[in-house]
Amino acid sequence: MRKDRRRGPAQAPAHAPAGTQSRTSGGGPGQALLFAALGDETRLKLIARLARGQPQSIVRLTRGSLLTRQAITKHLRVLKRAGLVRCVRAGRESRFELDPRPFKDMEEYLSLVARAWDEALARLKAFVEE
Amino acid sequence: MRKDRRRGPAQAPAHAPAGTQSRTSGGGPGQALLFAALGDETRLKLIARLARGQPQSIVRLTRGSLLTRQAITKHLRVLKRAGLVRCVRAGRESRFELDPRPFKDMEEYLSLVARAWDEALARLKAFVEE
DNA sequence: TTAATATGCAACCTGGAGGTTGCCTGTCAT
DNA sequence: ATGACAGGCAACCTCCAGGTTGCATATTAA
Repeated sequence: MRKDRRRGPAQAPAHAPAGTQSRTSGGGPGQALLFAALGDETRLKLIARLARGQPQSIVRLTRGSLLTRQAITKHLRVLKRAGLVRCVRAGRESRFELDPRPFKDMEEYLSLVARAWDEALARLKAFVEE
Repeated sequence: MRKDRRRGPAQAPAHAPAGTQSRTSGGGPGQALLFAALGDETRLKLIARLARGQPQSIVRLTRGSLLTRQAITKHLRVLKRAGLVRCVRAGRESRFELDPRPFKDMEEYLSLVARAWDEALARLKAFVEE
């Protein structure tokens, strides 16, 4: 019978009312992809490993991982599609290296959320006290 | 035939060699859960909405969302299990409010990764130049 | 007391994420 | 030229994240 569901004004905004979406840096839809890419243990370990500096080949990254080379490959692909990682072929092997920029974006995003919260809290407090 | 797979020293560390794991704040395994919780558009929107301050009830959060109340409920549950959100019952409705702490944790984690990268880069550069 | 509201719970469906295996193609070293 | 090594592709499998519907249960307002 579909009792629940939306009941607000017509639908969702759907046309982005200019300024509502608090997009960090053109991010918005992309942010979820970024966070999702980090939402996996294996991928986090890969990131940690790549953060140590030297660009690493796939087999290298596979070593000590319990998983198959192909599994690691897929994870790397996810990281690449999210832009967290770059890849350059060198002869027969393709080396992956980390791209620090999206990390700063995420940092900024998180900071914005936290700040919004703090401000809202302060606003509320002020409103109550006076 | 299983040609690939691990070949490194026995297995993965498996006993945490004390100091290798760069855990931000006891995080390590939990971090993935946190990021995963933010790795979904719907959840990000919920977070954005909750960051505006007032604790909101489920139906309230459902309004204007295209999705069903139960869907939203599940998302909220995910956010709660990740610790990004708290919930308190008030009469017949249960209000959700954001918990800023894990956000700062993630921020710190990201900052660590970025810093590690920068340092590694600097180290490499110094090594090359001199 | 009764109807409307706000949730909770459970069963069910579906697509895609995470893994694996097998096979094929470039590259490097002999 | 011929293996060994590093990767890419594709088919396939399993499981669970997202969603839905239906029904049951508190709480509130009349």
